[in-house]
Amino acid sequence: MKKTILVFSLLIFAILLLFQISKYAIISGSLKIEITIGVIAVIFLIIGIYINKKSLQNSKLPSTEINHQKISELEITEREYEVLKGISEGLSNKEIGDKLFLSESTIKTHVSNLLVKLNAKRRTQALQIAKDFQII
Amino acid sequence: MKKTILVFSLLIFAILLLFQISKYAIISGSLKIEITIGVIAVIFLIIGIYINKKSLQNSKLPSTEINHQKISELEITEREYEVLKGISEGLSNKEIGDKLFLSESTIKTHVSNLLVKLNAKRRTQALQIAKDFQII
DNA sequence: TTCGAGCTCATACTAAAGTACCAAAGTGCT
DNA sequence: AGCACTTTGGTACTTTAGTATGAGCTCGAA
Repeated sequence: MKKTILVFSLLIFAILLLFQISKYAIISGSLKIEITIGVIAVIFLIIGIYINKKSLQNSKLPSTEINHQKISELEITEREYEVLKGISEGLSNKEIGDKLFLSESTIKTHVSNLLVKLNAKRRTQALQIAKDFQII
Repeated sequence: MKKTILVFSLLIFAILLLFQISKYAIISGSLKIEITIGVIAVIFLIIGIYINKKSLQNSKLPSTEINHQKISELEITEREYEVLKGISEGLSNKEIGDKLFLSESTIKTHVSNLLVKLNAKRRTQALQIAKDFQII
């Protein structure tokens, strides 16, 4: 907060200085009005963009992209990934099996392999880790 | 894209018009230089903020805010919410108990109540629902 | 064709998770 | 004090999750 006040104080000072310089430069005829206005316009355009960027920086977006490279890095196969998505939807093994037309046994196998690859003890932990890796 | 070109064309036209008006107004002495520059500055500050906001709007952030109102709406108590956070961290009931200095039985009670309140059958489904409600 | 990887499924088991009760203690309100 | 609600914890039970192991199948690379 102290920093913000300091920055704004300096900004206002700089603007006032700019006004005075441009005013006397125009009166003495050494500077065209068009150029002065153009410079002012560009400066404030940049200030506007800067202020807005700063204010939006706090609510930083967590990059919703899926990290496909990480998936192959972890050697997670196609089927395993399907199962992982099922888990993230809150489905039981049985339900995932029904969805993918597989037996519950097969899902259990895939889940077990997933847990090893994600270094997790439970499916909920697998979800948390997968989110960290931006896999889901 | 066509819209962008149109908007920028109109913008440039408006700016040129502004320059001419201000130029002749100053020469005819009916307008002070300070005021002109001030107006230009404010206009471009707003334009800068506007441009930046538009450019960041595409990568819209999914509002990472927690919906506290929804939590009380669902009548989720303080303790239950603590347990929910534990679940979202991928912890087992035992681990949540250790963390909150409670017995596993107590955690089970809280989890059961949570599942009813969130209308979920499993803890993973509870997570998915809680995420939908922006509770976690 | 032999090999490895991936996918499928099964059995048998252990470990968690979840349900349905009950009950005591604390808290806040009237 | 009495009431409603939360929090805590227990027992007994069912269901789901997860492990270990084995086995058959397909497909592409060596």
